[in-house]
Amino acid sequence: MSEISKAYTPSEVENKWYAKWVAEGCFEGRADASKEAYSIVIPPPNVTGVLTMGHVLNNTIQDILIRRARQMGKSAIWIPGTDHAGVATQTKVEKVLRGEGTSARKLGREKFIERAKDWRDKHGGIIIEQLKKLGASCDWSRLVHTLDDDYSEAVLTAFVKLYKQGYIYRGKRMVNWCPVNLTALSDEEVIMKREAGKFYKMKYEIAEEPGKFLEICTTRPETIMGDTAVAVNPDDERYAHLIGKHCWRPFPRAKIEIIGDKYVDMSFGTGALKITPAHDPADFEIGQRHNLEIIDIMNPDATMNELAGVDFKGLNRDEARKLAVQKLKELGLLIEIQDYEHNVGYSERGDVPIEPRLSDQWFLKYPKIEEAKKAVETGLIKFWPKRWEKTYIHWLDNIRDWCISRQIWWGHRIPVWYKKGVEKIDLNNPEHVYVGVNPPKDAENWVQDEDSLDTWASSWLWPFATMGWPNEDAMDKKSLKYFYPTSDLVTGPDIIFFWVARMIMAGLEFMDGDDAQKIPFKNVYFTGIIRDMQGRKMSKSLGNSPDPLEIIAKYGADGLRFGVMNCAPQGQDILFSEERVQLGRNFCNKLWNACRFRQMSGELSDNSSIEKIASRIDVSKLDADDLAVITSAIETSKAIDKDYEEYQFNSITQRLYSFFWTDFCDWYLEVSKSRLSDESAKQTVLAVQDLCLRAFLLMLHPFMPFITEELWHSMGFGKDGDFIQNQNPHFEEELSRLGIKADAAALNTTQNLRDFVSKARALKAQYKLANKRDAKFYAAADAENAAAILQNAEKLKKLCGAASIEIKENVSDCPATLSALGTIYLDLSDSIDSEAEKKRLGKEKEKLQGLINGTNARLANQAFVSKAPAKVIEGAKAQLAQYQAKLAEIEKLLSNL
RNA sequence: GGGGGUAUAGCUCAGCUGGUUAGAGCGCUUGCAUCACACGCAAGAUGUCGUCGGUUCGAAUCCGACUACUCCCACCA
Repeated sequence: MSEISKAYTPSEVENKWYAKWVAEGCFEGRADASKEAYSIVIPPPNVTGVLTMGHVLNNTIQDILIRRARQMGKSAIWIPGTDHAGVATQTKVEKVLRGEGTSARKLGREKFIERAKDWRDKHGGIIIEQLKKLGASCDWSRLVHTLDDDYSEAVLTAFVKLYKQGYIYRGKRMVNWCPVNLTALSDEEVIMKREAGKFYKMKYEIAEEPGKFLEICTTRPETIMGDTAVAVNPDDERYAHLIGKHCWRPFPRAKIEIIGDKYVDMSFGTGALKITPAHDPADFEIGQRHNLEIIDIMNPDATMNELAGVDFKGLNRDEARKLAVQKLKELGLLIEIQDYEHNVGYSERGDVPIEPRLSDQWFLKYPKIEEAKKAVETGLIKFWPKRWEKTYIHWLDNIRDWCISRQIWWGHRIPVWYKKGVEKIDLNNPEHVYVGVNPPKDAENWVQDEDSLDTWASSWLWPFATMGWPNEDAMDKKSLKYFYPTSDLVTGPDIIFFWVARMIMAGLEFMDGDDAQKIPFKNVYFTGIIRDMQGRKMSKSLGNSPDPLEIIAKYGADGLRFGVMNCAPQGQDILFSEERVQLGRNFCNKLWNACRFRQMSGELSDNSSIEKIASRIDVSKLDADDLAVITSAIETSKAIDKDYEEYQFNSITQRLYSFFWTDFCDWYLEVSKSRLSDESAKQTVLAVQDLCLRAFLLMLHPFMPFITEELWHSMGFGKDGDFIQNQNPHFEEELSRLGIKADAAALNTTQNLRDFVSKARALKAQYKLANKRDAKFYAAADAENAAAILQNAEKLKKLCGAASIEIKENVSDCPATLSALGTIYLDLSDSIDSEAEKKRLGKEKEKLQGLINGTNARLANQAFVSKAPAKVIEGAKAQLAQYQAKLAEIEKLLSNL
């Protein structure tokens, strides 16, 4: 056992224990049939990312759950890993290459991937080290990366299986195209932004009726060059006669048909819609219905191509829009421009408006949609908070095929090969197409598809691909049967579609057994989003995103963890500031000093078990305060059990805080001070302190793993070579067996003593005597209360700063106050300020009178008396009697003045 | 357009299934270097519980409407 320094310095302690935990294999999960399995897979962070406050919240919760599971005797594993973050990483590496005056294209695919791997290996893995700083107790021996060979095998296997079953197909479709990253995106990767734009009203001349015009509205005049029709609603009396006729597209000047289509909303705009099948999803569909020509006027980077005409060629979308408007003006075709707010889809990564684009892509028709809905609806998978179920179901109800191909190189290359030399590839002809996890045997005769898979099309397999799937040996070695399905998933609701829903479908599709065995997890805890104190999302550009590592350096990981958890109610966004962490840091310090105080109060004896500690207790020496603090610890333990079941983490921190700070330190340790000088009680008191500290360290451990481990050992609770993480946090049963039980009466007595002390101190403060250590008090109390006062006289005197507390009736000329143990009088040698005293007591009297009136009114209310439960009525009556007694006392005091 | 969420002390939030005087942390006021802790101790001040209705003997709590902020989903050009 070591000397404890005055202020807690986290960094040494944290580094020391983390290294030890890892060295001793504390975090390694092993299949153990005699134990209940508990498993979590980490939401894999971007391999080249750095730790954000979001990660801190997320991973602290996971660490709390996994540590608690270990304490509860489960065989627990937390599987860590990272994902390759296709588009994000590709973009970063390309930027580096540009700096070197080269490009991905110039390097070619092979060399580019080499460079990307180098870059990943150099900059990757930082976040893993940062998670360790936070205390994350992942099984690092099982670190997984989505581009690992065996993980890649899982990804390709899934692709092949789905392809063979017809879930995956290739097709030319309208997709979301990112003109910056030059790749297709899924619908989920498009962020809709409200944007102030313009609504342009223009007119096209009707070819068959020269001089007559059709008015059309658009937000995108730069697509005029791709128009191949104008549509009106066939029921629209204004325009029905025009259907089948033509109008003049102004540039490049051409005759285009006026068609009728029910899609057109007669009440919107002018009721006439220009149709650009190549650049708008709705227009594309209309085009399909009417066999319209498709004119793609843009290059992949969304600049105009030659089909847009010589004036436009090479212009970007903004420039093209300006030019188009100018041309309309010159031609006298522009009627007006209105301000218009509308939604524009942005590329998540590129942060530019996406361009609807027709291209050949791979799509996945989701498997097991109905089963995925059912799993959540029937409670096989539980969402916390429950309300996210609605969002989940709604998405599944409206699900559309997933565009899984990306035109980038960093990722899993699509495992499809096309026969060389075939002029027109028929996707249904096995002579033309090969799909397999491994390349075809005569690879030289085939050419592999250039695209790679969406990163989410690899991470949706995470819960089982991290456990060896699809390789039987690996699955055995990694104990998939034992650890799958995982127990809890902790993630942000922002990836409920990207990840959570898809994992559920993947589990149901690829795993064996009944649905309860196939689902990837049993509970999903959705965290809130961490924001700054103004409620803004944390972002690099705002500079409002604190660096968790700096915070850890300043306050310690335990402080950060506690601070974050303390302000993270279930499912609510979190407004974070450093002050939160100060609370946690201060709490560490308080705990540290309480243990220090314990060590200074007396030699530590054998603390190695509850039984050993309890054996030092002389039951006859236990007083109300001892029993009360033990009772409070037991109640706290029971309450947090329930909180864990409901994932109420902030409630747990609040209970722990209030038990330790208020009940244990502010009261029990203070009370102990006077009893420690009583040799006959000393050993008992110290043993009770040890019991409480032991229980508290155990309860706190999942939230503050480092300091609790340190103190667990320095207080002698643990032996060398064992760890607090394996100690059961429950102590009430064993205590009960040893004859120490929760005691409600003791709790009540202590409440009264606390009230007495607080009131006595207030009385002193009123007379500016807060520092007087030898005040004289009198107490007027009934027999029972008088006995309590006398019994606890020593500690009351110490805590009140009193030389004496005498039981005395009918005291006059003394300022007085009411307490739970009767009236307290402060003996003033100086004459008292009777005016001030009258005023003070008068105020109190008024308050009491108000309460009495209120209670009287209630009791006089026939409806109340006849309808309220008897218990409530009795309570009100007892309350009234108390108020009245107090009032009488006050009146007596007033008349004595 | 559809669906969530939030509104309680100066600030950030607890307050679950309705029942004594609505709580915590920070901040504020006053006092304190008392031998665990000033990252501390003690005593205090501060609330039309968003607005309006309803249910009830009784509402911060349940129901409805409204207002404000906020998030998600949705191809009206």
